[in-house]
Amino acid sequence: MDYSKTLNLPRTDFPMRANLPQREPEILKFWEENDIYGKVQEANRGKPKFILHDGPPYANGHLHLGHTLNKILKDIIIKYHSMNGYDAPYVPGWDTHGLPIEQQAIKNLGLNRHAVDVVEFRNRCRDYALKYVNIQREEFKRLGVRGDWEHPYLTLEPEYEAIQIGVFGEMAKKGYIYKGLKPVYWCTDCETALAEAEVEYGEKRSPSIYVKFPVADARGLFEPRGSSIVIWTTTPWTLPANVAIALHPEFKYVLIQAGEERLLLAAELARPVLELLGVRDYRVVATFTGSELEGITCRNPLMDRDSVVILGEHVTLEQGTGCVHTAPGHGLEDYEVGMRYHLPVLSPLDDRGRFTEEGGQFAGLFIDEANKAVVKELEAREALLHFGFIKHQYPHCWRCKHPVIFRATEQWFASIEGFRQEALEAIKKVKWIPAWGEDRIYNMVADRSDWCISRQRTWGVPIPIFYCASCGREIINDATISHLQELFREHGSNVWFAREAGELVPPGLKCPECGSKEFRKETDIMDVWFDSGSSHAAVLATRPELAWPADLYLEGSDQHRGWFNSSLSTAVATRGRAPYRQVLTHGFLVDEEGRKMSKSLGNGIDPADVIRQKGADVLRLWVASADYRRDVAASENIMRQITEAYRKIRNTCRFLLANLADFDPGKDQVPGEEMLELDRWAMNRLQRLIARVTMAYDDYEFHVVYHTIHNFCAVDLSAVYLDIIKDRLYTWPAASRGRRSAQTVLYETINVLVRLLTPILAFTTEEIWRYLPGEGDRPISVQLAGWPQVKTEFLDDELEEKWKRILQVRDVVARALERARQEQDLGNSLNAAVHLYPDAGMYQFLMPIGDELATIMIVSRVDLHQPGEEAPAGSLEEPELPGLQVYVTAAPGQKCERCWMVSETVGQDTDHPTLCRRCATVVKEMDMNG
RNA sequence: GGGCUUGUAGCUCAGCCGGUGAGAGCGCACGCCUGAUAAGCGUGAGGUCGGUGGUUCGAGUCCACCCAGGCCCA
Repeated sequence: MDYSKTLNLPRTDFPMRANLPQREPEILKFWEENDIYGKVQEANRGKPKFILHDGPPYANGHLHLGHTLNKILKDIIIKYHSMNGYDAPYVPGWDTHGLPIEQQAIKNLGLNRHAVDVVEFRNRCRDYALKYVNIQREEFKRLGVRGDWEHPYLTLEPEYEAIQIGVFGEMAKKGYIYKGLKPVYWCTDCETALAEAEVEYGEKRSPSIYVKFPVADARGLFEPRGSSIVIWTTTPWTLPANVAIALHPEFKYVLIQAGEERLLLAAELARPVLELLGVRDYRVVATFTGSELEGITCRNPLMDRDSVVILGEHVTLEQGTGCVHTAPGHGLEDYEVGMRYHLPVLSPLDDRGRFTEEGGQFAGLFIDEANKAVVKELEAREALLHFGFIKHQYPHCWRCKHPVIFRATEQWFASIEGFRQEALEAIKKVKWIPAWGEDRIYNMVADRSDWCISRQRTWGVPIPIFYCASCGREIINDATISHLQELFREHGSNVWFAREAGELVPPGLKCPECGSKEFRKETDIMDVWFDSGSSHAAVLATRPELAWPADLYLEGSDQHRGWFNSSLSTAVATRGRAPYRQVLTHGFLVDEEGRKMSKSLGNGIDPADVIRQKGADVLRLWVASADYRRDVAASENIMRQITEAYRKIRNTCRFLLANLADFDPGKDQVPGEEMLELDRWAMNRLQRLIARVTMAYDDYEFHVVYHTIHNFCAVDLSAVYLDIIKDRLYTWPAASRGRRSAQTVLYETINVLVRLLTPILAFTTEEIWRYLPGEGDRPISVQLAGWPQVKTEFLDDELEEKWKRILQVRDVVARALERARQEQDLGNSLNAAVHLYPDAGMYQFLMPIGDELATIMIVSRVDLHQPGEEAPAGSLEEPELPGLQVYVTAAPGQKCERCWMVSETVGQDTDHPTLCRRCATVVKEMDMNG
């Protein structure tokens, strides 16, 4: 007879092979067709809100692994909260304006943007952005990210733009918006401002001159007459705009006596410079630190103007004299340092790079001409110490390839100074995770200069300011803003470009200065950081399902400078507080060596490849497995390891399902007090799992979730509990109390696991959900299931301790069995009898366990000897568990054909001569029951 | 160069306020099983806790410096 037919073997259709690349799209379709996002929102209506506000990715290109990390983390948080008591809507967004899209549109059009109609060009930009919104939307969905994908927020939407200019208007009203001068890259050939991304560095031959700035007032440190500070520059034409000389506060500077005159320059550079200048006889007459020299004034050798000595950390000793010619109108660093000293920003050039009247004697000259004229004039005034040429890297226009210049232009600024203290206070009220994020953004806000928000560009939200056509007065007020908001809502910001100023101003507008009714409009657009920085107002404050402020922002740590910062600025300026309660940051992607992912290193991982080969759930498990607060490593190897872990979890779940094939939870569940002790131990472990995992989710520590669950599956379940109860599940009568007791645990366990895993393994848990035993009164999706609660009645410290010790004994036995296998060809542990030689204490501990010991050790027999009995030679004793010696022999008797245990009772039953007594009884019962 | 930050076994992570010989899981090696089977079980080998110096009776855990990374600036 084939007794295996009398066993209750595992049975399930739940596939062992996940085949995620095929299965996931089907599940995706199920979610969409059944509007699971909508159903979850519906189900959670009225619960406390948990608002995670999505930082908008830039709508350009396909997703990379960084997007994947970010969006999956958000999805895990959203799904956890929506299962555990919150209404957690998720409205994804996109950043859709800005230069990169503009550049792509130009490229696609193959056109000069100045040659196309502005509105037409902007439409092309919009089309391009929307194309990538759609592409990325599908890619995000494929990751299993749940959200309101049909109604995302886009920074190009009319409603968004209308609110954004409202934010701008609000800030203007408070006096935070002002117009100032700032140097920008400028191409004199194209007559346009260039963004940083539009300049290319290439070699250029430039004049190299050393120039004396005669000291006017040495603040008593030395005799000014006959003394000069020596500067070096490669752009002579910027000297007319010089207003300062920058020294490094900590460098040593020397005053050199050379003949009649004295020259001041950095000590370390004195020798090479003087050699170059051909000065042979000299001596150092005084030494100063840079900071001692602050405030000394020189004369600009070309213009009737002082040049003051200032300090700057940007000064280096790599080239020049350590005394840096500073023209805030012609250099970014000069500008920054100039701001600190409130220096004037001079830039006496027109759009074509020709000196204006402000340029005095150089008026009318182009830059190259001015270079020569300046050198000549310096020579004439005996201020030129040396003249030569050098080749160096210099920025060039990406389109026309001409060298570009820095030119101060009129720009719009948001005054950070105006609300800096408020912003700093607001930062302190936010919970930053990790905590160091607070220092990071605090220092940035404390140090940052005013925010230049204007761009000389086309694809963006216009700066909504009018100018009086006759007196030039700037006009922005509640009336103009609300009128424009209406127009923007109706037509989008294109209206600004499509219409003349007169058609954009509110009816009856008059210049408050001169009463004129003729206007011009501003042509600059806003920095895209102002777009996304307004999202709290445009999205959180407008959508009924959301709330202001958000509970959480979650982005990479680069956004301390970016979105967290711009959002903070607009929110503090308009509402006096941060738009978020908590800010969580993740690190960046690196390879196994910790190096950043880059094309040149060739160490990148494409999420599309992982999805195609292994499935999105593997990607999701990878995200969960990493401590994302630091940099996150990804590699083929790591993905392979994650796949292994996935398989372990999947197979464990499969085994649970397979042993519940005949279990009806409505009828077969066994109450806790009637369970076997081992089963109560398993329930106890399960409750601890719930507690630990839930706490980890609350703390956003998903790697703890991952490790805890994986360990639970691998150790508590697979290696211990499930292995031990197989005999009971397979060989005991199907409906026996003992078997039902175990099945109750399995049922509880799979129900807990599937829920605990849902935020992470979105697809797999949905699949498991369909295989769960019981009637179909379940929600259609596991995402609608509630979070498992700890059943405190199963928490049992005593049991926990007791079994910890039992399992230690089990470990020692396993080692003894292993040794026996090696030495005696033992084979299956069921062939063994284990002899335990305990001391008195251990005997007291083990004795009550009785026959269960053999079950626990998965051997056919355990003989517990009396304390004091001497263990045979060769017994195993482990130092970690004193008081116990273990000896292994072959189990006496015959192998039962049914349960494979070796027993002396095999053969006693005449009807079933190949069975042990226990199995014979079971089989007879089955016969009786038909 | 500046602000912030990371560095524990091949991989992912634990190691609380400094205190017996540094842990887990996976992977790997070897073995068992063939009634979770493209599964399951067991045993074992792997770490100068980035480096150096210091504080301390005692440091992976505190301090200094250095090295190698990362983000943001310059």
